[in-house]
Amino acid sequence: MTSEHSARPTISDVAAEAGVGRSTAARTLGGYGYASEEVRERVLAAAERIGYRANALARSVSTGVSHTLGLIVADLANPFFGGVARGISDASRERGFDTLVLSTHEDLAEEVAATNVLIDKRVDGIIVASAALEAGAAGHIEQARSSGIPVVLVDRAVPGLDIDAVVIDNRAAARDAVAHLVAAGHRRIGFVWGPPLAERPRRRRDLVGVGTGNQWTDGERLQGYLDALDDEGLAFDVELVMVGAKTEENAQAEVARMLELPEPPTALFCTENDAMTGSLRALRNAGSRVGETMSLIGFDDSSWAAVMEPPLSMIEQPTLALGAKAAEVLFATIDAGSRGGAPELHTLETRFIARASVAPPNVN
Amino acid sequence: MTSEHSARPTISDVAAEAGVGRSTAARTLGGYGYASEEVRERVLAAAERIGYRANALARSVSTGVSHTLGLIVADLANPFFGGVARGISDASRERGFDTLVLSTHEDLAEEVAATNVLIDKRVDGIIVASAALEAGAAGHIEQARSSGIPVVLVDRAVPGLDIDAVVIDNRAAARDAVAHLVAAGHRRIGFVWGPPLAERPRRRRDLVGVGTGNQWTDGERLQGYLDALDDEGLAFDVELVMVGAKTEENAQAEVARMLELPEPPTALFCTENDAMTGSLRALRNAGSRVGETMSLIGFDDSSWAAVMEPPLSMIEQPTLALGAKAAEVLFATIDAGSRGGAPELHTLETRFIARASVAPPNVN
DNA sequence: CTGTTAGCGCATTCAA
DNA sequence: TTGAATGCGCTAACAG
Repeated sequence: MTSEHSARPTISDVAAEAGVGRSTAARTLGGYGYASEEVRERVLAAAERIGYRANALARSVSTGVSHTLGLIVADLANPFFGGVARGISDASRERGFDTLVLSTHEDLAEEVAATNVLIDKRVDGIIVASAALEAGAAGHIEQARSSGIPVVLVDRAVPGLDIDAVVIDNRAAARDAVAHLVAAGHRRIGFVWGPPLAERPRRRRDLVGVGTGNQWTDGERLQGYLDALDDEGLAFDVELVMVGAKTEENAQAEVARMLELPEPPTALFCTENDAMTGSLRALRNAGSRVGETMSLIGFDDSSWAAVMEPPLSMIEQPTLALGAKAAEVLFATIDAGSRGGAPELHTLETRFIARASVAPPNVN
Repeated sequence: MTSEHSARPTISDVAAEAGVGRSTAARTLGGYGYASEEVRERVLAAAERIGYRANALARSVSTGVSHTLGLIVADLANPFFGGVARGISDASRERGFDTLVLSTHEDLAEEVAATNVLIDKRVDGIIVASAALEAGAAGHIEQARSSGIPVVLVDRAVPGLDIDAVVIDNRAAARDAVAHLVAAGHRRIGFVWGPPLAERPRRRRDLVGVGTGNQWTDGERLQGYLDALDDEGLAFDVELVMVGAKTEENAQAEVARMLELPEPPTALFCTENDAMTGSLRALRNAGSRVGETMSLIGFDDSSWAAVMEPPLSMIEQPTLALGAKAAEVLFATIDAGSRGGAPELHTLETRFIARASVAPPNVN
């Protein structure tokens, strides 16, 4: 463990090179404490000369601050999380913070492990889109906080967990979207994708609680769908709700099934992009024409949605803004010294983008 | 700076709690050196009891290993980089490494800053999709290496820089795609998007060198386009190459322009998704029908491309694999002790997905 | 097997 | 203003 030839120069090296004491060098290099102008210049020159770069790790051990944030999401390859990550990254970089990003593949055990990694690496704050459905499953989050690490939830608030969260109102967004369909004259509206239902519910009552009481985005969107039916006095039909695996294939299969119903839906509300593409495949196979025999609304606008024929009506989520806001809230907590009043739920606005995929039901 | 009440327990605390010396506790907790079974259990129990978690930062200062990788990309919100990041993240997590991700917005100055941050935080390796066009502009990368940090390039190899790189063969992929169009009978093929050309080239010679000698993806794709024309003995027409800003709007404008030509293109090769959506907008406005009056091939397959009407032929990039491979190469270098033979260029396969957007030119 | 003693690189107090 | 001395939490030779 002797210093190797390619060893990076330390403060001691700079001090020697400049002919001053370690602490003096440390002070000017660290930007704290006093130092005469002359000495300062000498030290800076020496540092430059030997290519000195402060060891941020050693500094962190000493100060207790790492200038690093932790981000835990299900999947970085998902454009939604990519946007959130970018928003966080941009906002934190302005404050000289960097971000350690961990993917959990929607697995709670991996999320717990990720949290421990971040605690071990002494990040100054954590932003997490948790897979925990209830406070009881969020012990790792409580643990991080009790370790003194501020935490902010993003995208998904965990019910019962008193922590700041930055989300969108999935329920309201879904309700509005479905209301749009109803306003266009639709009475039978299919719900594609949603909280994983192992088997087909027998009646509406079976759905109560699925999305209630938690902010799990799927559940919220289902509740919004139900809200809209209630608002408009429409009957709920279990046959119009997708069940089973959340895959594009199953979405396609479920929509195909709905199209075979005695009274098929005249419109579909898709809660994710894969639900939308699966639906489109089923519609194409069945010869159903979007915007004519079938109206469509999807979630998460994409540049592709606008160039579809016809263009698809979509709900746009402010991904960058979600990340930026989460970072802002986190920094506020950090600045406040690990405590800043009662936890708040910050709700960002979604935007409904009306395009030609919604039309009056085709009665032929 | 006295230890606060919520101070996290250290090895000393565990040692005290277990009634053993610090080093003994350290050895069992750190998983190195000897310790009797009895003592080991006592220490582990004590650690568990007081909620001890090792300070990874302190450990890193001591060992010189941070178990952290650095990733530098232009934009995490770009699904391509999101996929690469996910691939790296998954591969490195298996080895107990985490990833610090920095976005540079395609700005070289930001990239230099990002590199310095990673050097300062003592990452064990860096993977970068550099914005540097030549070795001369990659001093920061050389600096990282001379600091003893292994570096692997991903997506873009920097010409003249002797460093391992993991890329796809953009030139060959583009050539193949254009060859497909030629095989279908097309003679006038538009090139949408590409290396930023300030003004319209007057003749083909003006394009020589634009993509040659560097692996800048745009340039490579343009060269592949030219290769295909040569292979097939087709004439090059400057009017069929897009110029100006790389935005969806400009792509739309440029395609609109091409459609007004005396001899408009019968097919378009789009090098990015925004180029494709811009093209589609222009085609729709002009009443041109994809797969009939206009054939199309794009880059970066998406689930959307398959559900377009007609489905679009696309070149698929193995984003996850690019990341995984880059991590693999990086770890090999790390394991080899910062040196492992001559730098290699690892080229991953792209896949051409033939769909209905390519058809024989419509002669009407 | 165990504890003592040094470091790692930087921050910070305090006397000079 | 400066430098010596100590500490942060951990690793790691080294004796016992």
